[in-house]
Amino acid sequence: MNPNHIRTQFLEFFKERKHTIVPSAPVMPHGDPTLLFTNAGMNQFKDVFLEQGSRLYTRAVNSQKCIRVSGKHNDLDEVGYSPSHHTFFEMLGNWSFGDYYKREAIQWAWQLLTEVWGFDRSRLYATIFKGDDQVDFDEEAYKVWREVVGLPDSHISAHGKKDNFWEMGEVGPCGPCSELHYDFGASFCAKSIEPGHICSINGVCGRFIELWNLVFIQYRCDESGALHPLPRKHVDTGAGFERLVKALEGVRSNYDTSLFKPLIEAVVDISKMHYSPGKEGIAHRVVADHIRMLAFALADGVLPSNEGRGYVLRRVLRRAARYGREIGLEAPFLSKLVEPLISVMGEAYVELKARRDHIAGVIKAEEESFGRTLSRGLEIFGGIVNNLTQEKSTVIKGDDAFKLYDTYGFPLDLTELMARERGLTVDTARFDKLMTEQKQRARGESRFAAESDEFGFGYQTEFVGYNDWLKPVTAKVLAVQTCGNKMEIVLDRTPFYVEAGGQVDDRGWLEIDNQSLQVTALFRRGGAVVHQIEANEINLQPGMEVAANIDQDRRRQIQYNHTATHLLHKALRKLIGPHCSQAGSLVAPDRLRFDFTHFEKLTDEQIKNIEQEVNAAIRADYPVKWDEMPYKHSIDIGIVALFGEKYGEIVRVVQVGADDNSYSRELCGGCHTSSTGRIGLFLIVSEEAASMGVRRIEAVTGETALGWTQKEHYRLEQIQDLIGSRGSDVVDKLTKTLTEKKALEKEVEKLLGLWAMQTAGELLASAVVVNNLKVAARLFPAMDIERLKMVGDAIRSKDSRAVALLAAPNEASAGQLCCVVGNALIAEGKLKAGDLVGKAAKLAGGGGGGRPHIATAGTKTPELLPEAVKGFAEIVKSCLKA
RNA sequence: GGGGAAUUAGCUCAGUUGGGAGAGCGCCGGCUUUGCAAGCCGGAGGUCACCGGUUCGAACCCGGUAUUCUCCA
Repeated sequence: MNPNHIRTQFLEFFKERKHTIVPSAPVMPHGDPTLLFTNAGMNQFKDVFLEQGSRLYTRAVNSQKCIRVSGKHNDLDEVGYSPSHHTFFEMLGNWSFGDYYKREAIQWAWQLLTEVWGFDRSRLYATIFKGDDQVDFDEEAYKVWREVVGLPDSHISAHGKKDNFWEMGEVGPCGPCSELHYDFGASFCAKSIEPGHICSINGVCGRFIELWNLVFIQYRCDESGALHPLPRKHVDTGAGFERLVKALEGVRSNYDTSLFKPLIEAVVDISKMHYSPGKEGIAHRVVADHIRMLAFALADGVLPSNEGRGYVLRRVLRRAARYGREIGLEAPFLSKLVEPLISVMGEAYVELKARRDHIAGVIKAEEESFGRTLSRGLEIFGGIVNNLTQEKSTVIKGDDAFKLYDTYGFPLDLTELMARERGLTVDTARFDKLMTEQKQRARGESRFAAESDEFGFGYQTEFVGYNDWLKPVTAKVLAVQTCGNKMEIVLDRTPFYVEAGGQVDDRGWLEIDNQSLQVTALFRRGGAVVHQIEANEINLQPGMEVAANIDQDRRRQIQYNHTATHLLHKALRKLIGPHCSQAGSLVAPDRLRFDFTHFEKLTDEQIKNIEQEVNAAIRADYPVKWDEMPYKHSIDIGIVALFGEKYGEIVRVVQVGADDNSYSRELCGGCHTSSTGRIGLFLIVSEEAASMGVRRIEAVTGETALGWTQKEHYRLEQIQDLIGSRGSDVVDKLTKTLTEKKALEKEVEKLLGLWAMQTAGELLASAVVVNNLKVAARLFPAMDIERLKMVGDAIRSKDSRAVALLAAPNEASAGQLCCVVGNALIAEGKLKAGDLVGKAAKLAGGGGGGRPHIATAGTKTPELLPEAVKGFAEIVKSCLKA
């Protein structure tokens, strides 16, 4: 059975029952810092269950892309070994928000399974909540199973909180749940050889598998653990798609389904290694699983990085690469699996198709980077082994193994493998201890950061700043909180924009009681906006009125930059290509920054063309307007949504240009100017790589752009004046000047060389002969230490039995000395320039040292330099005696 | 958020108590050689990531910043 067909059947079944088909939220959740990845179908409806948000519909159905690799649900180590754990999976769900309840939910699930998909009724089992001291036995669900569905008692079982009670967290919505289990048959039991084993529902032998979980949300749990009935009851259901396909196709493992088979076959094809469902196939399965997670995460805009989501992505990629090595895949190979994946999933998830080049490109680059990490690790491993052979030890220290892992990312299992190949062992006990310490450190240090503020949640603030920002806005205080010398205020309406979509916060002030108070920070808490001010004994109570004003000039600049960002986005897609999609954006008053997916550096020509395109759109003076419309409608009329961005049902569309022939249309919640002409001027000031496969453009507009060109022009004039090229070509003139400078420097070097040779000759001629060697010393007029060294080198090259001290004051009020010793004298071992210069410098009140053949020293009392020169011969003599 | 590292020529990197900025590869030129990833000689190419401090003197020591790698959360 085609998985795409199964998915469609699910969605259509509930659509026929008045459910709205909701697209999957991206795997990268927005606005939920507690979550690295979307890990359950309910994530995108969380606000509804928390009574903080609402939807236009009360019935929904979706297939949600989920990733589980970290946090509470960490199955990463199971993947490949177990037939059913995945880093990426799809969760089918139907939802009731205060609409239908247990009866319909149970009935429909049963109908779909038995009537549409033809599951054998005799192999389906239901579980219900058996009740405890707080909550009663779920009589209601039992009755539906027993009387409406007609399931015999032998197929209904009651279980405790662990299996049949669902909670969002310690505090919050919760309720009993009822599950549907499927009997795969006795042959699926993995424990049949164990004496006395009986297969059971919720058992671990693999025979009975939960197919569908129906959650009935009817309580709210408060801080004390007490449950309160909810005014609106909800239904939240979840059916793991991969399992369902497995059951429908009647195969033993998720990897045998048509969701994974093409991927496994592709791995076989690339590696030329046969696949086996047993141990030998672990690597195939790991690779087939991980490529799904990688591709979907990349498609939704996650990028490899060294922290957060990006780091998880990187780790999964490396795990895949490592298992690939076990079946002989060393060169970058993962990117070759992107196309096979698209042929399985591309139909249901068009983002894979749309960003196929980006996905494959980033994967390939990351694999190459991992290759570099490994080879660096190999080098360091080699060094460690060398030391061991010298120490005649056969145990690699835990500290070394840990450093390899912790600092250089070299996996422990690889260290162990390579150690075994060389007859060595690894002190893993010590490694584990260091690892535990590292974990404790990280946990201990992060405790303080976890503090979160709940103030503001539950209130609603209307944002009126799209239109009402040129005059004070009268607003009612909904809530006030004092913390230290600051006050936090929630208003019912506000002109203040809180950072979102890259556009930064507004600044401004609140007028309270005839005082103007600067707003120092803004926070979004659910649907509320919290305004923070410096409080000085203000009497402020809920219900009072204040006037809110934003800094208009600053906002105006922000609006120019935001509209210009849209023009830039449009210009990129038009001139560079439709693959340029937004990967990040900053809209500040003084500049804008735009990240977009593109693989190579833009040429100067391309940048020039983009600037021209944007400025042409500015001069065209297009009107800018915005409208609200249902999300679906916006997609129907062809407005580009950003992948990886989550939108509500009602979206704002910002349009540049007239209705019948618009220049650009984007989904955007930000603030814009009323016509493009006001932007005035647009200039790109830099273009650089932001990360792998992503370029970053920074640009300025309006006054800032004008100031920028004026400054640049002024600087050019300064340069022209400096090099005397007003009216002629600066570049020609400068090129000529630099060439001349180079020639002159060469000439000076040559002359200095001659001078050094000549000076060296004079010094040697006037040298004192002591014990068959020549001693020379001289005080030079002020000069650079480099020149003293030149003379020293000349002496060494002329006479290998000479020793000399050269001293000179420099421009600063200091002096320096240089001592050289000829090679023959060094060979005899009696004289070292480092020692000599130290003693000589001491006479001049300084210190120094260096190598045997040449050494330097300095002093802060240059007037004593003559003493050092005078005493040098004596120093040499005393050194010879020693 | 917390640890550990790295940053030196176009590339890969060395530079050991602080005392002359180097190697290999690549590039340019010459010679040699009837071909191949050949040989010899010569040359260009550096704000030692950035900012501050200690010192007579810093690629090196100390503090800070940026970027990258890496582990933990």
